[in-house]
Amino acid sequence: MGVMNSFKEEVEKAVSEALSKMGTDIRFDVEIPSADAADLAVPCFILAKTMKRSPADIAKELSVLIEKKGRIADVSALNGYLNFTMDRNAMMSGTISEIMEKKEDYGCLPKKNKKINVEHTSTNPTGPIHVGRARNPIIGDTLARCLSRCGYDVTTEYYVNDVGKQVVILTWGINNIPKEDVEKADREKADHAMVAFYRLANKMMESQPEVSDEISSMLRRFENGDADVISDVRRTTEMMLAGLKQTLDGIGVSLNVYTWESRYIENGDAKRVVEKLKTSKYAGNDDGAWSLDLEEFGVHGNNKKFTFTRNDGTTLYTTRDIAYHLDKLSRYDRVVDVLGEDQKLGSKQLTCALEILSSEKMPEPMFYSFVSLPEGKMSTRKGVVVYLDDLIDEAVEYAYNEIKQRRTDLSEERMREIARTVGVGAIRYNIVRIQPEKQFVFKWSEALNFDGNSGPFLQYSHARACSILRKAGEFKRTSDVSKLTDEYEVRLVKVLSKFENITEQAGEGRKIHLVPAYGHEVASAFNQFYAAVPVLNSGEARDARLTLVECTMTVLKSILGCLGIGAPEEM
RNA sequence: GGACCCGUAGGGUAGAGGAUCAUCCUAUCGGCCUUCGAAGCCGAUGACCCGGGUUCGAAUCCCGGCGGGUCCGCCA
Repeated sequence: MGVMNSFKEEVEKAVSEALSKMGTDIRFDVEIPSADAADLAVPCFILAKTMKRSPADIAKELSVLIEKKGRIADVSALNGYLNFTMDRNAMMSGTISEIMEKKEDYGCLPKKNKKINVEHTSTNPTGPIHVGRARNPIIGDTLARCLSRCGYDVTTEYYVNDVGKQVVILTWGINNIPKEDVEKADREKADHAMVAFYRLANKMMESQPEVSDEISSMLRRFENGDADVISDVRRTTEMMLAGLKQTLDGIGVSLNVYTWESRYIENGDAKRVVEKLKTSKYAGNDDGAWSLDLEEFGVHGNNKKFTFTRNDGTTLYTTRDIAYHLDKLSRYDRVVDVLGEDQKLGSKQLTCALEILSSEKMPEPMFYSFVSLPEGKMSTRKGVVVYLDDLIDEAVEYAYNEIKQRRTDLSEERMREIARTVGVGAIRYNIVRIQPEKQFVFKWSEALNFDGNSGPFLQYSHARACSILRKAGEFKRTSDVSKLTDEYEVRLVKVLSKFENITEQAGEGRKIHLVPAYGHEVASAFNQFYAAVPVLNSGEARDARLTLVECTMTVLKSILGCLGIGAPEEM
C-alpha cells in the first residue's frame, strides 16, 4: 500500500475513535483537499445534520480529541474542515524508499487474479483509420494499460466485422474492378489501396442496376452460407485488416485477440441465441421477422422494438453481437467495450437481450464522442478527412525538424528514431488528455503542440532527468530526506506520492484523462525543482537530490508507459 | 417528434455539492540561458450559456430555455 493510503487509514481510525468518544459512529469521508491547507481533510458538514451542531464546532472538538501521534503531525479545524498534515519526514522517506524498491511497479495496485477484456477499435475493415476513429484505439489501449497497473490480467480484443453488405461491396470491388479504373492511392498500404475499390464499387452500385444485382446476389449467397463467397470476403477483410494493423502499430497499439464475426454464424451460436430469444415472453413476430419488446426495460418509443431476425430467419449484426458477448463473458471475469457514442442505444439493447437470456455478467461500455474537423464532420466520401497515417507522418516530420534545430551531435538514424517517439507521443497525449465524453475538434496546431500540456513536455522532463543522472555517474541512493528541505523538493515528493491514487481512479474509475494530467503535474513539479535547486553541485544534499531525480525519472517513465508513449533518454 | 451526451477566460481544458485563489495549457504582454538540457522557469491579463428552483452553501443537483453532438433500419 502506498504511503498516502496508509496515512489515510491512520486518519480514518483516529477520527472514528474520536467520534465514538463523542458518542456517535456516524460515517464520514476522508478526502484530499483542493486547498493546499492540508494533506487530508474530513469535511464536517455531513456530520452536522445528525449531530445537530455546527460543522465548525464539530471540527474544533475533533481536533482537540485527536492526538498528534504516528504519522499525524498536525490536526486542526478550519472552516468546518478537520485538517490533517502528515509527518513530512515519513511522507517523504516513505515515498522515496517505495519508489526505489518497486521501481516501475511503483504506483501499481496488487494483483487481483481477475481477467478483464477490453474490446476496442473494432472499426469496419472497409477503409483506412481516420482521426475521427483514432480516439477508440488510443482510449482503449490506454485503459487497458491502466487496468493492468490496477492489477488485472488484461486482454485486448478486436471484433472484426467480416459479415454484411459493406465487406461484400468491398470484396466485389476488389474482384471485379480493373486496377486501371481506380484512382491511384497516395500510399502503397493495403487499406489505402483497397478503399479506392470500395468507393468506386459503391458508386457503381448506385448508378448501375446490374452491379447492384450482382452485389445483392453475392450477399444472399453469403448469408446462405456459400463457402466460396465467405472465404472470398474473409480474404479481402484480412488484407484490409493487415493495413489497419500497420497503422495501429504506428501509434503503439497492438491487440491480443482478433475475433471474426462470421465465427458466430459458422459455429451456430447466433442461431442458438435466436432460438432462445424466441421463447422469451418479450418476443414477438411481424411477418416472420422476430423482435423483442423492451418497454419493460425502460426503453421507450420506437427504440423499444429490438429486431433480432429478418423475415427470412437470417440473423442481424445485433444478433451476432449478442452471441459474441455471451462468448466474451464466458471467457473473462469482466468485459469492457470501448464504443462511439452512436452505439449507445445498441449497447442498451444488447444489455436488455443479455438480461432476457439471464446472463449473470454484463459488458461495461465506455463511450466517447466523435472527433470532427474545424470544417465539420469527418467524411471519407466528401474528402473531409484526416487519415491517422497522415497525422503520424506529419507529427513525426515535425518532431524531426524540432530535433534537427536543437541537436548537432546525433546520427540521422537516432534523430529519426527519437522523432518517431516524440511525434507519436504528441498524438496519443493530445487525444487522451480530454475526457472521452467531450466532443473533440481536431486541430493541427493542437495535435502538433510540443509545449506545456503535451506528450513531449513529459518526455522532455524525462530526458532531462536522464541527462542529469548520466552526468552524475555513481552516487549513493538514500531515503534519508533530512537534506531535502526546499519547498520544491517537498512538493515534488508529495506529487510523486499520489501515483497510486491516480492509477486507481484512472483504471477502476474509468478516468484515463487523469493520467496525462498527473504526468503534467509530475513533470511540472520536476521542472520547478530543477530551476530552483542545484543537483550536481549541491554538496551534502547531492545524493538525496540525485535519488529524488532518479525517482522522478522512474515515475515519469511509468506514466509514459501507462499512456503507451515512449520515454526517450535524450531528445 | 422522442431519447442520450456536452456548454467553464480569445482558443482548449480540470473541477461533479463545500475552505475569501475555480485548475492547467495555449495565445497576448513583460522578465530569466558564462550552473546540471530554454521542448524549460518566473510574473501579468482573462472564464462557470441563460432563467427559475432545492440547500446553511450550486460551476457542480432538479426543472425550463438556448447552442453543439449523437441515436431512433428486417444496415453494420
